[in-house]
Amino acid sequence: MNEQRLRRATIADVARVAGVSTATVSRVINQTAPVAPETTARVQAAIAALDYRPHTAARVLASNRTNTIGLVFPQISGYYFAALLRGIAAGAGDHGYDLLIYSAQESATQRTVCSYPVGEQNTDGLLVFTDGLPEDELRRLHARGFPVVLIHWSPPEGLDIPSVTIENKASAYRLVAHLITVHQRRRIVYLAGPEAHEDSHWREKGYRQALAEHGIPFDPRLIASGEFNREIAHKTVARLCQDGVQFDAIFAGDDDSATGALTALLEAGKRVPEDVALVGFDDIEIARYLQPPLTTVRAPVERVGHEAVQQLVRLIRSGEADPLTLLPTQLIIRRSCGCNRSHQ
Amino acid sequence: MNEQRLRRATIADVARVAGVSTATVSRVINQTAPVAPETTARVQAAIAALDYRPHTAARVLASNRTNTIGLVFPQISGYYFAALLRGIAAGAGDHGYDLLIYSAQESATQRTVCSYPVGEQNTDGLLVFTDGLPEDELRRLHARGFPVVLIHWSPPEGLDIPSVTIENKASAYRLVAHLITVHQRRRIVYLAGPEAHEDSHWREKGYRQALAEHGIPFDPRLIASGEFNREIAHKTVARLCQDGVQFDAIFAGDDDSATGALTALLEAGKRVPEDVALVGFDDIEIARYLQPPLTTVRAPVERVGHEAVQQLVRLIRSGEADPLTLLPTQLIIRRSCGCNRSHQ
DNA sequence: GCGATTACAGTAAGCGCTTACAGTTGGCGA
DNA sequence: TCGCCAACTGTAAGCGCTTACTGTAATCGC
Repeated sequence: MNEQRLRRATIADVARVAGVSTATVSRVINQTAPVAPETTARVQAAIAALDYRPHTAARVLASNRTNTIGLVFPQISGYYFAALLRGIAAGAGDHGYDLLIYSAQESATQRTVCSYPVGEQNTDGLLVFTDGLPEDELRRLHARGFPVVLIHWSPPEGLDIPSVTIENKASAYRLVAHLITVHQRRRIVYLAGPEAHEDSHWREKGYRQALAEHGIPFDPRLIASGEFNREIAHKTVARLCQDGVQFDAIFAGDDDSATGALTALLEAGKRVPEDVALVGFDDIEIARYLQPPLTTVRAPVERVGHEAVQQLVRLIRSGEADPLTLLPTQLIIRRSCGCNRSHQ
Repeated sequence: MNEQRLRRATIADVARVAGVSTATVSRVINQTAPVAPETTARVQAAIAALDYRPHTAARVLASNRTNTIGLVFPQISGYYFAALLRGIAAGAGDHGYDLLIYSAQESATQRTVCSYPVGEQNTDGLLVFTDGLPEDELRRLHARGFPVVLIHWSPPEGLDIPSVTIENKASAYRLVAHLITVHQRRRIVYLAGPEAHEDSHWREKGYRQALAEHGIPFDPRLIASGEFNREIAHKTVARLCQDGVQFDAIFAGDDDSATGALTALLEAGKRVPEDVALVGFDDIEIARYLQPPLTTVRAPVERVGHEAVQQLVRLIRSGEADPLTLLPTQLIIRRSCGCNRSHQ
C-alpha cells in the first residue's frame, strides 16, 4: 500500500478534539438523539478540522444496515441500459442508497466462497434485470427473506418476488391492431427477441391477440428471429425476402431489430411503408431519424428503473411491495407504418 | 425490517460446526496460511451446510481493504456510457473488485457529513469520468494519497493524477486532413462540444493544426456549438445554413452531433457529401446506418474503461501508474466524407 | 414544592471478521 | 538422540462505529 497515505481520523479523534464522547459525535452525525446546539457546533467544527469521514464498513457492521442496493445485470449493452441505470441511480440517490453494480459477464474470475459478489453480504436489497441471476440463487435469497425486485422479468414458479416491467402485451396489441385496421395489413411478420427475454413473449402474445381479434389466421412462417439485434434482424429479413415469403408488414420486437429490418428491406428493393410497413418497440433515440421515421412504442425506461428502486426500498423498509408494477407505454406514430405520408 | 429474515451464519457458527477455531475458518476462506486438507474439507463442508457468506463489512473493517472501486460520473447517458461501463465492469471483475457507482446527478439529497457518498470511506480507489468531481475534492483525495484515475480528463494544474483517454488531437487531425487532401474541402465547420468536455478541446486543436499545416486560414465563424448533442447540433447547423455561411464540410465533434447536422443539412436541401462533406467522431453503432454512412473515428471506448481499471489497480497495489495513457483510434472511412461513392 | 418528564451526555458492549502471537506436533539432519 | 524448523491450529486483540443502558440537570404540571 501507499505509505504516504495518512491515517484517517476516526470518531474517537473527533470526540477528543470536540471534548465529548464518541456517542455524542455519532448522535450529531446521525441525528438519532437530541444534542445541544453548542455541542453540535463543537463537534461539527472538529469534523471539519479533521476532515473526518465516517468509515462505511464500521457503520455497516455496527448498525447492520449497508445502505446499499445491488444491481445485477446479465450484460451491459444497448440503449436500454443507460436509461434504466439513470432511473435506478436517481432512485437510489433519492432514498440515500449507494449503488453496487454487478454484471454477470465479469464472472471470469471465480470467487472462492461466494458465488455472487453481490447479495446479502453487502447490500440491503437487490435489483435483478432479466435473467441476471439463476433460479436457484433467487430461491436461496427468497428463502432467506432477502429483498429482491425483478426488472423486466417475472419470478419463477412459486416465488412471490415483486417485479417491475412495462405493458408489453397491450402495447404490442395496439401496434399490430394499428397495422391491421388503419393500414389494412394482414401478413405481418413478428421479429421475436431472445428466448430468455420475457418481453418478447409478451409482445408476441399481444401480436397474436391482435391477429385473432381481427380474424387473421396465425401463420408460424411469419414468426422470425430478430433477437433484439440489428445484425441478426438484418440477416433474417434478408432471408425472408430471398425465400419469397409474402408479407406486407413487419412488427420488430424492438427498435434495434427494426433498424436491421429496415436496411434489409431497402436492400431487397422494398419500399417502406408502401410495400412493407414497419413498426418497432422502445423508441430508441435514433428511431425518429430513420428514413422513414419509425413508428414504435415508447417505453418509460427510466421510470422503470426509478419505480423498481421505489419498490425495493419499500420492501426493505416495510417488508411489502406491489407484486407486479406495469408501466404504461405510449404509441409513437411516425411514418414507417404508413401514417403521415409526405409533408402532412 | 423483515422478521422472517433468518439470522445469518457467522464465521463462529462455521467454526463450531467444523470443530475448529474461527482463525482456521478464515484461513481456509482466504488461503492465507496452510491448513491441513482434512481440516479444509471439514470447514468447507460446514460452510456449505450453513450456507455461510462472509460479511463484507466485517471483513473490510478487520482487513482495512474494501475490495471495491468507485466510479464517479457526471451523468449517465449517451452511447459512451454503456461501452465504458462494460470495460470497467470487466476490468474490475478481472481483478476481483466490486464496483460502486455514483452519478453526480443523484445528489438531490444532501448527505449530512460527507459530501460525496463515494470516496476513501468505502472504496480502495476511484475512477472519475470527465468533470465528475470538483477540483477541491480531487485535491483533497490527492493530498491524502488516495488512488484516483481520471478518464477522458486531465488533472487540474499541479496534481499528478494518472489519466486515461484517447488520441483526440491526432485523430481529429487525420480526419480533417483527409477532408482537405482527399476531398479538397477548405471551408470546414467544427461543431464543438461542451466547454467542460476536454475531448472537444483536443479535437479542435487537431482541426486547427490540420488547417494550419495545409495553409488554410482559420475562420472563427466556422466554429459552432454542437455540444455533443443531436438536437443542439441540428439547430446550430440549421442556423448556419439560414445565415448563408459558406462551408463545404462539417467536422462534428462527435457522432451524436453529426446525426443532428446530417438531418439539418438534408432539410436545408444540401446534398451530403456532394455539397457538404460530413465527418463525426466516436463511431457509435448507428453511424454506419446513416444515409450516407458516416465517416468517423472509432474510439476504443471499452478499452478505455478496461485500461483505466488496470491503472487504478496498479496504483492501489503498487502506488504507481502511468501518468497518461493515450489509446489509439481508428479512422473509419465511409461515404459521408465523399469516399466510396455509389457501389464501389 | 415535589415527583415525573425531558433534554443531554457518557460508558461500554458488541457487530463479524482478520491477524499477530503463541503454542503443539512431527520430520529431518547431524 | 537432540535441536530446529515447517506445518498446522488456537487465542485474543482489535478494526471504527452504533446503541442500550445509565446518569445528571433542568423543566413542568399541579
